Amino acid sequence: MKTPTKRDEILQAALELIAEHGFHGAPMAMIAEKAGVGAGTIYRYFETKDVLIRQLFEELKAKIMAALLAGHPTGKPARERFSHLWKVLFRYLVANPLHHRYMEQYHNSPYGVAQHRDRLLNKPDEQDPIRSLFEEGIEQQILKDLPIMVMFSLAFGPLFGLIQDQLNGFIEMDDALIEKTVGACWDGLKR
Amino acid sequence: MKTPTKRDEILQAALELIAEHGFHGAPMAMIAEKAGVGAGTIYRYFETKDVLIRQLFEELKAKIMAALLAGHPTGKPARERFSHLWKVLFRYLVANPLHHRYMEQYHNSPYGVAQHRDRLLNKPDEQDPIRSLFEEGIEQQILKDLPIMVMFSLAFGPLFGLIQDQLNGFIEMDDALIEKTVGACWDGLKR
Amino acid sequence: MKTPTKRDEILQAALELIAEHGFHGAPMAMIAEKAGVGAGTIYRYFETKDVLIRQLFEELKAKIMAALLAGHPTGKPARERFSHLWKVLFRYLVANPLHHRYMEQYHNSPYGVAQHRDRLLNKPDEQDPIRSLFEEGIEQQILKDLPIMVMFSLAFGPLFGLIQDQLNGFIEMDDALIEKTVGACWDGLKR
Amino acid sequence: MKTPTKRDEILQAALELIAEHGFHGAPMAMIAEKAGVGAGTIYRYFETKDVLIRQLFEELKAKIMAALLAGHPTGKPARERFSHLWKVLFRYLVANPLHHRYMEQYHNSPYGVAQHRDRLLNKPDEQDPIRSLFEEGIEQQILKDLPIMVMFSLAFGPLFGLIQDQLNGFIEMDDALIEKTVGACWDGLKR
DNA sequence: GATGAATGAGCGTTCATTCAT
DNA sequence: GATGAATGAACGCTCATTCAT
Repeated sequence: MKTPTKRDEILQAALELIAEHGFHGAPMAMIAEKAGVGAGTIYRYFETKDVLIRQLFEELKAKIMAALLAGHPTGKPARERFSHLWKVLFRYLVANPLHHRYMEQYHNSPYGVAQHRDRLLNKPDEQDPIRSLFEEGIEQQILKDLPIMVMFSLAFGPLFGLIQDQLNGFIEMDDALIEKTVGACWDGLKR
Repeated sequence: MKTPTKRDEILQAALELIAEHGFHGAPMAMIAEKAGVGAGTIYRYFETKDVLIRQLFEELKAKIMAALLAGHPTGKPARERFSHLWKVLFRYLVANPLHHRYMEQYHNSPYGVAQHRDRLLNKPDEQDPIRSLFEEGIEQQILKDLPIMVMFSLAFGPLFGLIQDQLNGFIEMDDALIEKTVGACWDGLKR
Repeated sequence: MKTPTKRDEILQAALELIAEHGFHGAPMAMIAEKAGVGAGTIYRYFETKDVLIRQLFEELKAKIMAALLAGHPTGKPARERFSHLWKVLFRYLVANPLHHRYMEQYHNSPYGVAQHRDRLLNKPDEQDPIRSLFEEGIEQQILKDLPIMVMFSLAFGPLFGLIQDQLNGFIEMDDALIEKTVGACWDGLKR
Repeated sequence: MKTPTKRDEILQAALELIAEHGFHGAPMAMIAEKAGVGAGTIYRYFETKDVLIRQLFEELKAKIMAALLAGHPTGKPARERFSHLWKVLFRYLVANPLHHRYMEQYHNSPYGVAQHRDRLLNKPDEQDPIRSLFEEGIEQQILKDLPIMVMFSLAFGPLFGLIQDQLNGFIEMDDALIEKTVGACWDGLKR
């Protein structure tokens, strides 16, 4: 455990304020204050507010990807890998509600115009366990033969909606319910 | 066809500008100009910009609900009703991309903090064909026995993601693909 | 005598502050206050501070040109026309010291990089009594055969230096001394 | 040739940046970087930016004075001494355009409010070849009997304008033209 | 009712200066 | 002595809102 750098403090402050109040509800001066630095200091680490917002997005994306890859049961059956991925992502976002809210705001704003939820899980230049899972499953005729994009939405579209509901207190997904829901998503995908 | 009132022109101008440029990319003066009215005139119809944004949301929500109810095959089997609802909603949002983008921005912003996508389809004080469909289906043991919220997400979560992809040009959902996708969503719901 | 418009008040306030304190010693807020308007009001009349500075320059230039042309003894001998022009310009700048200081600051700044003192007196697309005077005098072999640019500097270079001195209180040019000085400049020009 | 000290490097960097971009286009951090020193280091040599700007002015003034005095044909006729001074100054400024641009910016800014071009050539507490030339010439009735200030402007006012024109590429003063121009200035001075 | 000129608080950003290392 | 990260006051500019016409 290293002590957080000034850059980290700024990113954390920005995350908290933007997740809660939106991009224009988080003035640079407020971010600076929350981070415990001078207003000008932010600009030593981030050229503009836009750059700060974009880099924060990249950091969060990387953390989520890392969570997805950690402990991935490579080599196990498709059904098991799917279940693992789905649950890891669900639990990550429930455990990190600010990350979720930030990502959602980012995607639905001019910043994220060219980037999309699915993109997040679909960088072809990286090892992507989700894409491989789908491609493999389709080839082996375990899964329905639908475009990858449709597969993504069938698999993870329900997840994002349920995260919202859980974070907003409309539902409490316990392990049993999560398990059932993963099963239902899989039913949508499989032949 | 009635000629649009000044209020309508303002709402339409706000819709176009906000859907494209976001809330803070649409100054009141710009909305006024696009609507062909004076800047001060907006305040005769909407107390503040916040109120305008909120009322526009309500109007769009009402229009979508109206579309969902129009031509609904009451009395037909659950599977058929589901398919109808899903396709009507999909086609409505593809045909009205500004509505979709506005709703998404609204939901993922401080404005929409207390309102949610599922809420949109879940006002218990209205006749709600979706809720009845799910409740009925569960009772008749056609559908999985899951909380209504989970059912909603399983059913319509994939839809919103696919709308984004379609609007962003990443996929072209033709009638056949839509049909298959509805089928896959149904597979996720049914026992 | 019409009452000055808001635009005029802003230009006048800018002239006074910039002439005395320089471009960066005259914040927009200070100009606004001196002009008796709100800070934002300036931007209804001038897109940016740069535009304000440039338009003020153009206004002053036009006023000086107008003064030069008013009462010009067209048709009179070259010597007499020269004397008239020189004295009118001298007196105008002494009477309007802010104009002088503003013009000098403008010329010696990135704003005026492409514009020059001589340019001021040398717009070939306007009727230019100075240029005609020189061209005519050279042709008639009254004046030395030197490039027009050199003629300008010989004729008016001394003037600007003397204006500075007078405004700074280092010298008091009375009518007799002005007359002698014009004569000396003419001696420099003539064959 | 001694290696330049840190102080010299700072002054040189300031000269280049300010001459090209103006006082407010040359932040201390940029000057430091160009000089190859730390931002704080400048403050070991110059108390504030203002002091740096003023001391740079003094250094340049001293260099110009030195150039004027070097090789001065003391004892030769007034006409020859004048010609020498004029040409030395002209060539110095053409050869050192940054010096010229810096001096001009300085004079026409709040910094130079109390200092003036003529002052540059008129420090009574130094040996001043120009002042002596004029005083002597007037006494010997070679030159017009005008105040020294007027003599200065008649003699050197044209020079500064022509330097600008030359540096801006509007004129190319070759030796012959320089000679003629010196002659014209002399014609303005002499009886 | 309708207008749009006017407002000024508040924003993102810069930069002269300081000071711990 | 030298550094450069950190500071925060001050800048140019925007825009939701008001109000005299």
